[in-house]
Amino acid sequence: MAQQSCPYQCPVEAAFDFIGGKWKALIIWHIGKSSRRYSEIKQKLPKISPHILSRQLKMLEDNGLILRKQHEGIPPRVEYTLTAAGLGLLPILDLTCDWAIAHYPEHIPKGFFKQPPGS
Amino acid sequence: MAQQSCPYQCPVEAAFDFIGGKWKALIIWHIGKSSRRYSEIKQKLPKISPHILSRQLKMLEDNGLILRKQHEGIPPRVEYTLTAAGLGLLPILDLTCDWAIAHYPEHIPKGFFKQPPGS
DNA sequence: CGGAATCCTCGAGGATACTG
DNA sequence: CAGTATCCTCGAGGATTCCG
Repeated sequence: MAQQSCPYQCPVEAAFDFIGGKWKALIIWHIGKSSRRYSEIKQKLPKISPHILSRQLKMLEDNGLILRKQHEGIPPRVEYTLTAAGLGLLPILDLTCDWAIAHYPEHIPKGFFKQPPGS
Repeated sequence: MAQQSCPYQCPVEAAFDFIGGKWKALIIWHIGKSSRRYSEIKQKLPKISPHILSRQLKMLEDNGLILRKQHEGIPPRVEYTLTAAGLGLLPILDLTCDWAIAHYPEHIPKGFFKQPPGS
């Protein structure tokens, strides 16, 4: 058998390896409980480049956080939804959102209103 | 007045800027509700280099997540504790830990037992 | 003991152009 | 529409040495 490849000392370390980085948590958050197309996610994250979004989605898929469903036809149509693991993250991201609002109000964009996760 | 420098579209983005990266969440987690010396944290994180630990602690202090208390004397003695913001993160990290254990049991080190946060 | 100073690696993230 | 293909930047993280 190959190595278990468990370089983590602590579950928190593993978790941040899966959802850390600049975009992954945001993508999970924006998919929420719904189904999102590539271009919908792109619109919500205007600053991400297509290449990076594509790569992040691939990583999330490989790590079992999202599902990619491709509908054949012209034009192409791809839908992303969260897996059970991804859905399990939503309450945590929700709390994280509350935490940031509570402790760093000056870093919250003006006029930001929190929508229930998975709107 | 200088720019507000609020480059975040969403509180989750801000939060991950503060606690993202390879070490910050782990450091918060290991300080917990107690007071930890530099060398205690270093022992819990054997793979971090002194320089990096120092820099991460500085960032956490600058972002208002931890407090640094220096006791003068020889030998030097520095204690780190969490601020209110840092403490507010503990329940979230606790849930994150549970989440990883639930969904990625194969990435959890054998024999890992979760201690109540802030042990 | 708890760092600081210096230098370096490496890969996440990005810009741009192109395509089935 | 939903990506690939190339090439590039830049800074987090690291190794090593030195210090009050």
